[in-house]
Amino acid sequence: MPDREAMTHLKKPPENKTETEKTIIASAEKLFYLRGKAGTSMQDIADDAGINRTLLNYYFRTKDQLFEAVFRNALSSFVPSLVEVMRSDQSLDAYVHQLIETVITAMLEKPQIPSFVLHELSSNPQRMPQIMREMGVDPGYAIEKMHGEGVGEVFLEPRQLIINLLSLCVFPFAARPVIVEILYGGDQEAYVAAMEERKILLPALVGQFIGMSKKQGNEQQPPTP
Amino acid sequence: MPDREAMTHLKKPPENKTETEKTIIASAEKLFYLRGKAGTSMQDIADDAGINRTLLNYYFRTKDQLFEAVFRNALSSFVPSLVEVMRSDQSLDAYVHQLIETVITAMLEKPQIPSFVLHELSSNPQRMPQIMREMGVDPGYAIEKMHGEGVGEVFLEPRQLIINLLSLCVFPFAARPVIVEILYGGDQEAYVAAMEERKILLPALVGQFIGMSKKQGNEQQPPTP
DNA sequence: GTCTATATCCAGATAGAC
DNA sequence: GTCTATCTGGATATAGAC
Repeated sequence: MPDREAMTHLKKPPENKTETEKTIIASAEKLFYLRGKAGTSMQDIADDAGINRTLLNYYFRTKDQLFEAVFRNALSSFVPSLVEVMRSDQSLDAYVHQLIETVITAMLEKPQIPSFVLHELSSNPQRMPQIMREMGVDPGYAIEKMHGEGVGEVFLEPRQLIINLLSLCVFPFAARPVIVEILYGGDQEAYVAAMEERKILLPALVGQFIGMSKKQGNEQQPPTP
Repeated sequence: MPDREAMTHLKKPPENKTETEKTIIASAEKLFYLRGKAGTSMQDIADDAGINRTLLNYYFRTKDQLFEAVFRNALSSFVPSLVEVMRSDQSLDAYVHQLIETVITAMLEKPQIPSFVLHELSSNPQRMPQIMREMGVDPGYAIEKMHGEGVGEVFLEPRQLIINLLSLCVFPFAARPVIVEILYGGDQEAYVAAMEERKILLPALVGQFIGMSKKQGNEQQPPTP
């Protein structure tokens, strides 16, 4: 039984994965995303991957460790790019624009991630702080950047602005099955097209309610009276 | 073994529930909301309710039926009021305003419902159409009402408008643990206050990006100067 | 209605042969 | 690395006594 404990770290040193290992991860992702950790058995995953169940234990020792690998992987598929956007010192307009683009693009590739992550974090909120620290998320920076941006005549508190941004970007994916069914009559393609459209739609909306970045001293562009 | 099959219907004829039954439902809700159906065992529920495990089977026969009761109950705690708002023939402004108020108020009472419902529906999307029909949800009506509302220079497609509305109202609750932790440093009260604030914040925002109801020709009502 | 006892099954995990 | 066989625990569910 080889020593695989070294893989528990976040940094993936070389890409040491065997084919079997990748097959397992792929099936595990698919099923965990869909039914959650508790709703998926090791047998389910093995069957889906077409391999023997004990191989999962051979490669990942326990279900917990396999899940952890998938979960971390899910987060790292979009958190790092988010962090990068947050750290860049562009104007608020550019920032918002790029954040929307980044998030929607990431979600379109793996649309099941939002509801998966939200569910697993809701059942396990105490894990959040540590994970965020590991991923290098620093909300303070984004909050500072947005401090006191105007919204029409009112002023939008920075955290409310962030909540709005994330809501508009992420929720349509978290609620994908509902939206596809109710609003698009089950037409997946129409749904995807609508999400694509939001990449250009949202910056316009958000731009409107942050009052077109007064702070940056751009040309005043009032929300069309 | 008494005949309890009659309770499987949606209409709750009289309130026939015994005390034990209500205790069970309360614990089941708490745990299902938190950890989902697959993540909760009958034993967990019995322990939380402080009663014998076999009583759950006596009252609800199977875990599936107990879950179904909780799930339907969760939906009916906010869907009917939503349907009512949707069916009323008020102006678009009033409609939006009331929808926001209704949804946020409902969510504040049971903040775990969004992530619970989203997760259970994501694992079981094929159940959606039937449920929606049973609940009397008719998206066509809302879409029609919003047809082609202007958004500044652009025009906002009705479904996009609905998506935005729901995103802004529901997502902050679906992502509650994340938001509480990251944006409010774990301070639950601050979070709740922020959600309350959104009841008056959102109508202003949304009002702005639907161009203040051109169609209804109401008196212009700027968002509190 | 509520309990004890029990039946059945499946999950996760490991040992050991190949 | 991959398989078979096996252990252990926990889960749902029911029978039957009180």
